[in-house]
Parts: sequence; structure tokens; C-alpha cells
Amino acid sequence: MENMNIKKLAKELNLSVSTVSKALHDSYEIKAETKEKVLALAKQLNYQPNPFASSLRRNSSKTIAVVIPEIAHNFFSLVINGIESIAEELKYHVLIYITHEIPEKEEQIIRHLLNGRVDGILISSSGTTNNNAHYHELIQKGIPFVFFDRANFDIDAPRVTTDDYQAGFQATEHLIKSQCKHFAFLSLSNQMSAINHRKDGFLAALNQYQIKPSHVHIIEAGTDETLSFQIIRDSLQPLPESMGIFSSVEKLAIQTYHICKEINIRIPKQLKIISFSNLPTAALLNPALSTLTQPAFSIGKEAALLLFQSIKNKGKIQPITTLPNVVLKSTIFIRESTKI
Amino acid sequence: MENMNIKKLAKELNLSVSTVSKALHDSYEIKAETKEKVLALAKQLNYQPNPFASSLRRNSSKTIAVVIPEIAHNFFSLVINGIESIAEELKYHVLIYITHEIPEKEEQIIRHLLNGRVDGILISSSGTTNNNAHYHELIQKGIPFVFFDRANFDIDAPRVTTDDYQAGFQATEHLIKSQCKHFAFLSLSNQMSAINHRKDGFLAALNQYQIKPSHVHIIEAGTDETLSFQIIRDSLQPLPESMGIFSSVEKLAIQTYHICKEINIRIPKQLKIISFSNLPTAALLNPALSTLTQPAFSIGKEAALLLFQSIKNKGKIQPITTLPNVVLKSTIFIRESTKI
DNA sequence: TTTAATTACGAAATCGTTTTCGTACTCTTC
DNA sequence: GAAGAGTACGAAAACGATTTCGTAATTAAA
Repeated sequence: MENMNIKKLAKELNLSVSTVSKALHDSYEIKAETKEKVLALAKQLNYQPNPFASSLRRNSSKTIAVVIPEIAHNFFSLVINGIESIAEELKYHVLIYITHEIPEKEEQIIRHLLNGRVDGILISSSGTTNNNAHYHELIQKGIPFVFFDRANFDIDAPRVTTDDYQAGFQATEHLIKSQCKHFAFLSLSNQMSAINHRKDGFLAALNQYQIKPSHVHIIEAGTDETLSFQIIRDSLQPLPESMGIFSSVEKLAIQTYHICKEINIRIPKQLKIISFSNLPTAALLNPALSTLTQPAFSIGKEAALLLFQSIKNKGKIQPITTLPNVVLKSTIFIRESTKI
Repeated sequence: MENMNIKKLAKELNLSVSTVSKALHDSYEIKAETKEKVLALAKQLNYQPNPFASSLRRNSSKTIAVVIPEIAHNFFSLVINGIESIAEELKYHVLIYITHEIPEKEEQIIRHLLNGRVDGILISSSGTTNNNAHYHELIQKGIPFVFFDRANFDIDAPRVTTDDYQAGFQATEHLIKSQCKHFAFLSLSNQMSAINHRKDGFLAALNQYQIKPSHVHIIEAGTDETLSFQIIRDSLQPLPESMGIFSSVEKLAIQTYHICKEINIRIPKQLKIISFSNLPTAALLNPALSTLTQPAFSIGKEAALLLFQSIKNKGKIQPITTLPNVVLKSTIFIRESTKI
């Protein structure tokens, strides 16, 4: 009585295990009357099939994994929301793994997922571009995966990204037109696709407006909290005249705000700043932060949809088609932090 | 060659399946030399045991579930971080389920977890106090679970909460001493344990300082975004003199900020506000928001530790001990939003 | 009326592990 | 040198579902 299983159910019904199984799966082999009986007793006894037995036999887990650099971050939380909305609909389960921006951790996680625990993986890479082995292993094992936001462009996998180059260009152009003289790009690392595309847009805009290279600064703050704090602070002392900062991620912009408060730099008078961000409080900051906002929820949804498509098509002959590569648009919000 | 399994491994080694399995588990029955050979080939051929076969046989999944009302919320993200830190250490997998504050959804999720898919569950309840059936089913099935933050106090399960009553009292006392005359409590619902404890603290403080009941307002904003916006706005028009708001959750405080901006209420001059919040930008808001900040990461860690303890003790005779009931302290940060 | 097809079910293999037993073989010990 | 203890392994039975294959019983076709 402890736990219901199909064998007990069958005995109770005076049917064979196979008949019960087929009835539960609405097989054409079983007549309606029997199906009803089976379904009725299953419901009454609260029978739920053992997911492991089922997964073992069918070789599918009804589970996907989401591998992200960090979770306490508005962007990724929203993406997860989007992913969950699709997964829930398709009755898939969602495993979460956090790499804490450590490439080795990502590798280790991915390798642990090679054993069939999941039917597919959604990845926002923490990896450096020169470390691809684990992705190749996924491909070799035939485990579908989709990149979102931070993709590895050397790997043949579907990806969902945003118009990072254009957004970077647009943000920088905005800083230029806001009469900045010096320009800084705040970066986490020079190994992340999305961030590099933003930087490329940044540099292209400066180039187009013929900004002197000596007025262009690239600040690689890194992923370590205290270290990046220091790096940013150091690069703002002394403060170049009419500084315009384009922060590639929200976290660094927030740190910059803290630093400006600490060392009395006034935004937007002395320093203007615009940042990629999904902060719900961007408009409430002092001063309100100009942002480039990614459609995070949609990114999650689209990525999940692509993944489930790959999972469904697995094994089937793929039509020779271009790799799915969804590019969504970010929205720019001009606020006080870049006011002239 | 497609997929490695223990049978192929055994054949390759000229050993039996059972010997290989024992060797991989470092059984005393197997001599060192054999173990080495097995381990070596396993590594070389990149053998990873099938998790479903293993789970099926051992009747344990090495997986826990986290059931939360929402994820795009600093508090819950931080909690997940804490949970993950422990789970990762113990090599457990973490499934995420989001209820979107819908009690029926929570029930459905919990019921889906009765089949053994997870070894334990961490729950921040979205449920109303009068709906306990699904928790009882968990208990009956012997699936360990731990409440965090939002507990159901009618259920005999370990919980990790914060000193909500005291914090509520403290926050309200602070508002009183900041010369507020009218007091409002912003609530999501009157069915959530944590929020009710905060309200009790709020009411106790007002009572102790003999605030007239006519000056005390309870605003139940609900969980629907647009609706709560309206409810809060309506309750601020006309604005009572020297209003002091204690917001039980971050989301409602942010909405209040937006509303104040919209209808030109000046904080802290006309309205003071303090809120439970884990916003990393609280100090950067305009004006900086006074907060009660819960140790979210620690909550996640403690809850996970309790859960793993329950999982480990499962089946063993429990010593007659009081129910684990960890209460952590929130920290109050006085900032501009409650300045006199 | 015989044969073929269809319907409705059951027996048993299977998925890949883990674990219980059984058993050769070696080594003590008196 | 016989009995007992220990060592190192293998055969086979689980775990609980799904699926293949076989087969009685019924119906349809010739």
C-alpha cells in the first residue's frame, strides 16, 4: 500500500501489466470500456507512474537544463521566467545550474549532463571562446542545446541573442550627441560574445564620429565584485572631462553609481552613463538611469521554443536549413543619467 | 559505441557487470588492482552511469525541487543562490517550479512531485492557510520538505523564516519616531504567514504608541500588478497628513515610488516609506529607500541544510525533538525615504 | 463453411543499474 | 590435514515502466 505501481494496479483490475500500461497511454489496442476502468482506478488510487522507470525505458527525461552565469540578476531571472512559461506548457521539468561565471564550472556542469539526465540544455555561456570541447561532446552525444544571450559563435548550435552591435552603436551615438568628450566601455571580459558585440558597436560609433583614440577607454572590470569595484574607481580618478560611460551589464553600472556617490562624481553633470539593464528601478534611481533593455522574457521563450524544436526533431533527418539564429531587439530608454 | 554502459564496460574488461559496479562504488569486495583497472577504463571511455537506472534501483533521485511564487524577484533569486551553493556541494540537482502566486498552481506542482521525482522539496508557499491537503500528501508519502520565508504554520514541517514580527515592529517604531501621523501597511494578501507576522508587528507598535485606529490603514494590494498599482494610487489620494508606509514586500514599495513620481508626492517630505527589500539599488534610489533586508542567501542555505538533514534521516527513527524552526534576523537600513 | 482479418489482451524482454546470494579459492589454525 | 575464515568474483533478481510479439476469440470475406 506504501506506493502505488502499475503491477498493483493491474492486479487490482485483474488485468495484465501491459494492458494497464497501454490503457494509460490510450493505445488503440485497448477497448474503451477497459480504458475507462483503468483510468478510473488509477485516479482513485492516485497512481502516478515512476518517472525513472519511464525515463529509463523511453530514454527521455522530460527535463531540460538551464545553465547560467548567475541568477541574482534581473536579466537571467526574467529569462528563466520565459523558459518556465514554455516548459510548463509542455510539461517539462527545469533544472537550474549556476556557473558563477567560472568557465571550468560550466564545463563540469555540461559534462555531468552528458549522461542523459536532460533532453536538452539552454546555455548562456560563461566560457571563453577558446574552450569548446564540452560543447563538441554535447553535439557528439546528440544532446540538443541552444545558446541565449551569451553564445559561442564557433559552435554550430541555435542561438537567441539581441542586436548587441546596433544597441551598442546607438547607445554610444547617444553619448556622443550628449556632448561627452571621453568615452569608456565597461566590460566584464573580452571573451564574451554579447559583450564583445556591444563593444564593437561602441567602437564603430566612436570611429564614425571620429573620436580620438586617446579619448576612448576600455575598462575590463572582470567578474569579481570587489576587484571590479576597485578597477572602476581607479579608472575614474582622475576623472576625464565630460566622461560618457557605456556599461555592458547592469551590475557594473550599479557599481559605478555607488562609486560616484562615494567619491562625489555628479551624474550626469560630470559623468554620463548608459547601461544594458533590466532593472525595474532604473527610472527611480538618482539620477534615473538611461538603459538599453533586452526583452529578457522573450529571449527565454524563444530559446526554449528552439530547444523543444530541436528535441522534437532529434533523430529525424534535418532539412538543410540555416542554423536558427533569432535576434531580438533591445529598447533604449533615455533618462536623466545621460542628460546634457 | 553510441552510448557507454556498464555492460559494455564489463565485457571490455572481461569482468562481470556486478564486479564492475562494485568496483565503481569502491566496494570492499573488490581488490585494489581490479578497481584501478575498472576506474581507468571507465575514465578512458568516459563512462557515466545512467541516472535513471540508478535512481530507479536505489529509489533516490539526487534531486530536490524548489517551489517559489516568482523568480524575477531579488529575494527569491538570492535564496536560490543559497540553495544552489549547498546542493552543488552535495552533488544534488535542483529543479525550479514557479507558482506565480497561484495556490492551485502550487498544489498541482506539489502533486506532480509525489511520484518520487525528487528526494525533497523547498517551498515558499503561495497557498492560503486553509488549503493544506497537498502538504499532507507529501507527509503521507514520506517526502521531506522545508518551508522558507512563507511557511504554513499548520503543517508540521521544518521552516526557515525571519524575525518578521520584530522587524515589523522595529520598522513601524522607526516611522513613528520619524514623526509620521498616519500609517499604512502594504500587503500582498492576508493569507501569507510572513506578511501577517509583519503586519502583527506593525499593529503592535502602533498600539504600544497609542496611535488612533483611524490613523491606521491596511492596504491589501494583491498580487496582480496593474490592480495593485491602482489600489495603492487610490489609497494615496487624497494623501493623509504625514503618511508613513511600511511595505511588506519590495515590489509594492517600487510601485509606490512610481506612483509618487506620477502624482507628485514627495518622499520623504509628504510620505515616508520603509520596505522589506533585497534591492541592490535601494541606496541609489531617489530618494534612497529605507529597508528591512532579509538574509536571503542564508535563508536558502539554512533551508537546504535542513532539507538534506531530513533526507538523510528519512526512514530512521526520529528522536523526539522539537521541529527545526530556524529564525534569522533581518537588518534595518535607515535611508532618506524615512528622513524627518 | 473455411479462411483471413481484426480485436483485445497477456507473456516476456528490455532499459541500465544495484544488490543479494552463492561459490570457488586461498589462507589460517589446531 | 580438516575445519573455518576470509577474499574476490559472478549469476541472477530486483527496480517499474514500455514495447514487442504472440495468440485466443470474434468478425468479415470468399
